Amino acid sequence: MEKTLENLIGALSVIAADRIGDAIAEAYPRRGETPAALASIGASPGMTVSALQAVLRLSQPGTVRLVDRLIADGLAEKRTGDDARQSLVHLTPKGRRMRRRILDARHDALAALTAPLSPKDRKVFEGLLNRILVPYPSCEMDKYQACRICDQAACDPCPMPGEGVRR
Amino acid sequence: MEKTLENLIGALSVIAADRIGDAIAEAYPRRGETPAALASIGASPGMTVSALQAVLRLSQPGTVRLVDRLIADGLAEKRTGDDARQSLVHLTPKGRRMRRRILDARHDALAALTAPLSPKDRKVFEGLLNRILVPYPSCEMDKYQACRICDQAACDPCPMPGEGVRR
DNA sequence: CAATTTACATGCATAAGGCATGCATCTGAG
DNA sequence: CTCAGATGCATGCCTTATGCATGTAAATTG
Repeated sequence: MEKTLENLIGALSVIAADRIGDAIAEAYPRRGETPAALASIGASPGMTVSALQAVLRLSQPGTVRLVDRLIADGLAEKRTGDDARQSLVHLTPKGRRMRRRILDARHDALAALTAPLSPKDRKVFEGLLNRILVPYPSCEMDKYQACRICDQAACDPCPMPGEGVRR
Repeated sequence: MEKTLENLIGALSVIAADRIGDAIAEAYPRRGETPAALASIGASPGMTVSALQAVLRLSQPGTVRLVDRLIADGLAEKRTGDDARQSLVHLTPKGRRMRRRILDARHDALAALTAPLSPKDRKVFEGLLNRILVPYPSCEMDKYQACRICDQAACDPCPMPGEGVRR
């Protein structure tokens, strides 16, 4: 089997990561999984720290510190629910605005890459990506991890529909 | 314009980055741009620290420290050339072996993603990626940055052929 | 050959994250 | 109902990978 396709996908991923990272950095200076956390919390308000941990693929203490940073930035808050052990993480209004800026920046960066494609190209491309993404998840969490920084409202239909993130 | 395609590409990039990162971590424990540095130095033996800096998108001191790490790991060495200011970075035999392991791990991770595609799908997909990648570079350095962790020998033909990294 | 530029190195600081551990709360067997 | 284990989160401490400011040596240029 030729390796060309794999290399091309790898190169595109590098470009996408660079461009998305640059674009997000103009809206929000934190790196790593922090922007993805904003996107995921906004998509699943009230998710627990441990749910966030699984989505972001971080350690549990790393996730606690990440939420601390969001709170310090005025973007999130923790509430308590029925189970007094849990911290339910919600975005503040400022956090929701920042999430929107991050998702828009990400979208703009990706749209710049797809600009050369015709409408027909786009349809074909979507079909190929669905062929990869639909069989990809080997568990529910794979879906949330893959979509942790997606603008879920804009993905129609989602090839990896979840059942709602566990609390 | 629909946003679906952009979201799908973004999700694929997240998946690719996660899987490639996991696969590389099994071969080499360092994170960040260090694996890409091994790939790039191996592709352009004798490149200078400043050339490496531009390819990896790091600060100049960050690049010096990265090369220090490679040397400490026994994977690279610095030589001097005509210009006594420059450090020409080469891989050691151990470094070449590690580079091969990293590139193979990356390829295997990506091949797992493309497994659902038929040979015809692959050809169509390559064509679409070429439509994105060929017009992408706005300068020579864009090409080297995009391909900084490519297995260049396996990409045939390369949509972003470079003129050889500047020394 | 002096001034400037280029290339690299070094001191210091920080952000992000991991491991080990601690504490509070919940749950289930009896 | 009670207590042992499980669960969820927090904290102390450490490491890695970076960046900024600055220093030094070599090359280039007027």
